[in-house]
Amino acid sequence: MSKQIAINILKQHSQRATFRRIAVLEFLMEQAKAYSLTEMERLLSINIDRATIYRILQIFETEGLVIKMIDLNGTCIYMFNNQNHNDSKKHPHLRCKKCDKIVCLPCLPNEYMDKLDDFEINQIYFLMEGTCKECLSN
Amino acid sequence: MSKQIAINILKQHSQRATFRRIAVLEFLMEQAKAYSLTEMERLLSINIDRATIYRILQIFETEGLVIKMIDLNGTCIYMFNNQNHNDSKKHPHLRCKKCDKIVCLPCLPNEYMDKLDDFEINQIYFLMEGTCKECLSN
DNA sequence: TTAATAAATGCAACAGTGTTGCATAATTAA
DNA sequence: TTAATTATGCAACACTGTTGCATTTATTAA
Repeated sequence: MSKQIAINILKQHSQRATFRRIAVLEFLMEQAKAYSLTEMERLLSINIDRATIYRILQIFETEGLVIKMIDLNGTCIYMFNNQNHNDSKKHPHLRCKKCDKIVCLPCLPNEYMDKLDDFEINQIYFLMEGTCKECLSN
Repeated sequence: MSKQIAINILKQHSQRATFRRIAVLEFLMEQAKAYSLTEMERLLSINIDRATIYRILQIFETEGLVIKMIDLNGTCIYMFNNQNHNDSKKHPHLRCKKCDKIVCLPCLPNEYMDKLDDFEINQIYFLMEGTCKECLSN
């Protein structure tokens, strides 16, 4: 049961397992998609305020539970950071504009890393948006 | 004289060379940096409204004179698209958070392009933010 | 050069997202 | 169960993007 998994994750991170935090975490764990505050407020089946989602996601981001990205409209979107997702090595993402699905791309080759050494990088952000195969065929 | 160059560019693109358009284009041509609407409103030495800059940049983007990106705050930033800048082949950019300087990175390797074929990409957006060598040494 | 036409601009207003303070509700610890 | 702590909802605000409309500016025709 994914609800119990969500509770355990919160406990492991020394965070209170409240009704709303469980709901948000469970929602994001369900699929490899990224959502904005507004989308979550609409899609979550519980009553929850935008400010609450905002603060919950801030905590989740600090704890490394979610990855925050910015879509091409400039809106913040959040994705669950599961074990398969290689967060330690930064990499680009593809996002389907229709179904919100996120696909990870390989890490960057060395010719990039050399250039990056010139910078003191504090944030790397790569996002491509398009339409995925499944959505194209529908 | 860069003002005359700006006028010529506007004429080549069949756009009216108004006082404000010349100023905006000249400003962006001066350096390889990217600015937001608000920054331009502040930094331009002329009186100009945010809405006007907004509409001017819309035209410039359509004409391929500027490249629009989104910084890590979700704010749109605009950079002059000069001849050296290989716009036909999409590539990532590095931006210095202190001096706003933009550095182009190489085009993406084939292993990326293969994955991209699965998507019908309508927008590619890569941006990294950090601090450049010069700013680090100051 | 001037008048008529077309387009650009400023102002004001609004929408959407991010963000915060504060009173209240929920959770935890004693 | 009660006291202390924390989470939440509500309201408000800041900032950016965006648009309508009246006015100014630039272009075209005479």
